[in-house]
Amino acid sequence: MRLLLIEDDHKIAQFVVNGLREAGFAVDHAADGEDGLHLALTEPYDVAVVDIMLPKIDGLTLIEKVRKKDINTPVLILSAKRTVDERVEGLKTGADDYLIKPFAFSELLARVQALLRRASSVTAPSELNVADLSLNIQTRKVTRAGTEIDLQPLEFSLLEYLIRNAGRIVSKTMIMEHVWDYNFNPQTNVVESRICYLRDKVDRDFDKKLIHTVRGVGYVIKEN
Amino acid sequence: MRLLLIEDDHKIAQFVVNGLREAGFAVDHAADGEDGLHLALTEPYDVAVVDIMLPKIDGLTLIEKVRKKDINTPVLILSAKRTVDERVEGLKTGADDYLIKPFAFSELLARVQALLRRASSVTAPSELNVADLSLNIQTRKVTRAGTEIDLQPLEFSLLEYLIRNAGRIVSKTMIMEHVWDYNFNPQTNVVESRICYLRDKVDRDFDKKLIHTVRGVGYVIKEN
DNA sequence: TGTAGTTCTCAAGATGTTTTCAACAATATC
DNA sequence: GATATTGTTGAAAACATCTTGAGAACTACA
Repeated sequence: MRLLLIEDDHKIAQFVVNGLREAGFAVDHAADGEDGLHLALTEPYDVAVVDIMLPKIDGLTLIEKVRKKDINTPVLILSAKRTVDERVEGLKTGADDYLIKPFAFSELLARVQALLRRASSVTAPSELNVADLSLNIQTRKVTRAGTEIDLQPLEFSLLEYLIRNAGRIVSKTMIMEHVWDYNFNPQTNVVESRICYLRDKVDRDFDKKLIHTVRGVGYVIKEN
Repeated sequence: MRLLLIEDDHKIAQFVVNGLREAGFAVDHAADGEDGLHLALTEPYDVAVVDIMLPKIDGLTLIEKVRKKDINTPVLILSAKRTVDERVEGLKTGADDYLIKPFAFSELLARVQALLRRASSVTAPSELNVADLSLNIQTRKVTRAGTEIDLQPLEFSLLEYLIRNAGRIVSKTMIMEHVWDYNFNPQTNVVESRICYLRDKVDRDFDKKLIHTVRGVGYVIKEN
């Protein structure tokens, strides 16, 4: 499997290249957008991992240019920013998944493998479902029992994380890490608070509640 | 699963303790090398997470001392430095894995779980049984003769401890120590009280009682 | 750079759940 | 039957989570 990594931070690049090689990938590495674009256009890759903040050509522009040439290599975006908008922007531009720094290498590997699996099967499922609730990653539309639900960006991320782990309990620490991108624990109740707003929109008007609290641990989304 | 964290940075410690507890570990925390060493030598842990830079006794020395006493608890080292030397040094000294700060919590969790998996060559069963009573550690579901039983957190811990020692008599002091994490004897009847509630849910509606009192000593769970 | 509008965080009180406590009852043992 | 130990229970305390308004931070647009 050939993989292209475009990342300017030397340390991160080395760490990722090493890990991916150990995992059996043939990895090419470019340290700026220009080199990266060149490689992406001339070499055939099975998957690409692209940082957004890059010298010369930024990641999003790069992806746009690649897609314009009808190259559909799955792209995983790396981003240092906590803004949810950037993720959205990335997906709109043609990326297939995103990961926020700092990330666990195991997470990166898992996502890369997921992209490959997805690419090999014909259709990319951009819709996630639990019961009558459905969430479309591309269009960012969320519906429950057919009616559209309007979510804030953070609420969308939170719901997405819950649904990706539907049936599994996700701890508040994990939520913090994945949705807020914090790697420390703020002494505040942001998670509870946002869960509350999310429930308002997702569960309030429905008999069957989907978001369940697991005391002392976190939350689950599931049908019953 | 009992885990020992030795880390002096208060924020990191709190964050890690929190996350690990949510993930189901019984976590003890020491803020310096002296306390940490004492705990490591006197309590039985399934895994330890040790910072290298520590007040009083540094992490590497600590690990060395622990290994000299023939304690083979798997150890994951935390370090702020990126030097390869330190890593090598750590692994030579007897550590089993290495993680550099800042780290993502999920990475820490993944590594701790990997160490545990590696250590217990036989995979730990997530379901414990006594007669027709079964307890699933992962999902925290308890059933008796097929019907689900809803337990409070403490009741769950208590039952888990009893079942792990099924057939053996466990004293009230032992229960206090393992379920309540007290290492002194409070002049109250918390144990009796909670056993009572537990019996209510586990034994009341069934002919065959599983929880038996051993006068003057403690309790056993067994089939007859 | 300013402004309006939106979204997010924070904190404090309300609500709900779990645990402890303690008084009394029941039971085993000698 | 006396005594010590354990069982039972309601009430209080401790704790976790929910809810919400106020204000901070951010965004878009001029």
